[in-house]
Amino acid sequence: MDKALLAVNESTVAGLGRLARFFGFSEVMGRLYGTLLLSPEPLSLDDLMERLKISKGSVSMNMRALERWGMAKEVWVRGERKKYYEAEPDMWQVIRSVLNGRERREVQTALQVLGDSVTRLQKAEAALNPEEKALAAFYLERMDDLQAFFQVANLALETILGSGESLDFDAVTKIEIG
Amino acid sequence: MDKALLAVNESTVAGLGRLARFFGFSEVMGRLYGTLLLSPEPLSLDDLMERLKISKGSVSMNMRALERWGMAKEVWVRGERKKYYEAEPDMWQVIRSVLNGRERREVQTALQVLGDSVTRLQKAEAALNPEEKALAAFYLERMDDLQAFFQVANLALETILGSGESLDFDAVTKIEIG
DNA sequence: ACCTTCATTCAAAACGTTCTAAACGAAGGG
DNA sequence: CCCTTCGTTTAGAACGTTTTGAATGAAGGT
Repeated sequence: MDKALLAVNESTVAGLGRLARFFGFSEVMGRLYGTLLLSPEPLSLDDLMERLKISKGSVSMNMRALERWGMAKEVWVRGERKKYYEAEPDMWQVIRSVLNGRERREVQTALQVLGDSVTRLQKAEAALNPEEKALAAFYLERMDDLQAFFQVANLALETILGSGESLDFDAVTKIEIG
Repeated sequence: MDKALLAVNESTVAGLGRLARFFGFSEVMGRLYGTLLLSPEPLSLDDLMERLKISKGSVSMNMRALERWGMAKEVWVRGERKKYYEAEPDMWQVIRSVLNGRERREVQTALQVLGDSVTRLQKAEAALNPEEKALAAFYLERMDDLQAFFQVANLALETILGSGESLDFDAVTKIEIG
């Protein structure tokens, strides 16, 4: 195959591997995704194993993970009985899927814990000596700050998750803060 | 000390440790940050070592990391010759600092690599056979998608980084996408 | 019904990361 | 000028994570 095509393929796969790490996934997941993204045809486990030079077991497990995160899906190829995969090409779809499955939960539980802490402090206040009261007040300030932070995060998440199919460039140039 | 205060402290420290992991930092960094955030007074390395039950070496290294990320700063306590630290309490300041130091670079290089790939493909196109030409065209589509994605990411980053001192809750309720 | 072809699972190994404890270095006080 | 008190650095240990290779399981074709 042409040298330029190979070079582009390699750097893209490497870059997506890097990006995957960055998002807390394994690098292999990113490389698998990249390989699929740059293939006009769906690829089998054996194809992927050969291209990335990794074991079949690893391909199998990482592809299942990619599937769970909505980054790739199985695809039926007529006449073949192997499993074939293709990448979800819509990046925003991928982002939404990941945010929905991870960040969302994370923010919700954080807000829950913070709310509980505030309640706890307020209930305990009466029984505290002056020094402790001062500390409790200080804690409450910090809890408020943290709550404000997570509420913003929550709002941003909801906004992205609630956005329709195409969150393309033109649409997002209209983001306003303040 | 009061039970409620201890419980709140513990769950907050644990939660921030969790959050730190989530953002790709070590859990200890998050716990150190949380401990400082919930202390009205600056704390010394020995204080932190004792409270978190970790070695002094670990405290030292992790505190330097926190400093580099702008999450904590050294503070002089008159009469003492120990080093004292306090947490940066403005969460948005912390976020900006981290985004500026990591995500920014990441997005820039990604855009750089993608641009190079596009150029490379365009230059090579003439020398390709029909089959390769089709693949090159396919690659160019994918590169465009990826570029669009990273350009949005870049814009979002610039918006956050460019926002003034206080990016508080009221201000951000005005985020609009689309 | 058997044989072949795949995919999945799992235990062991390889790997990277992070902690600790000890050695080292710096700095101030007596 | 030594002694004490801190902080940093580093080599080794402990830990968790990921990969592999082999065993297992499932499913189609003959």
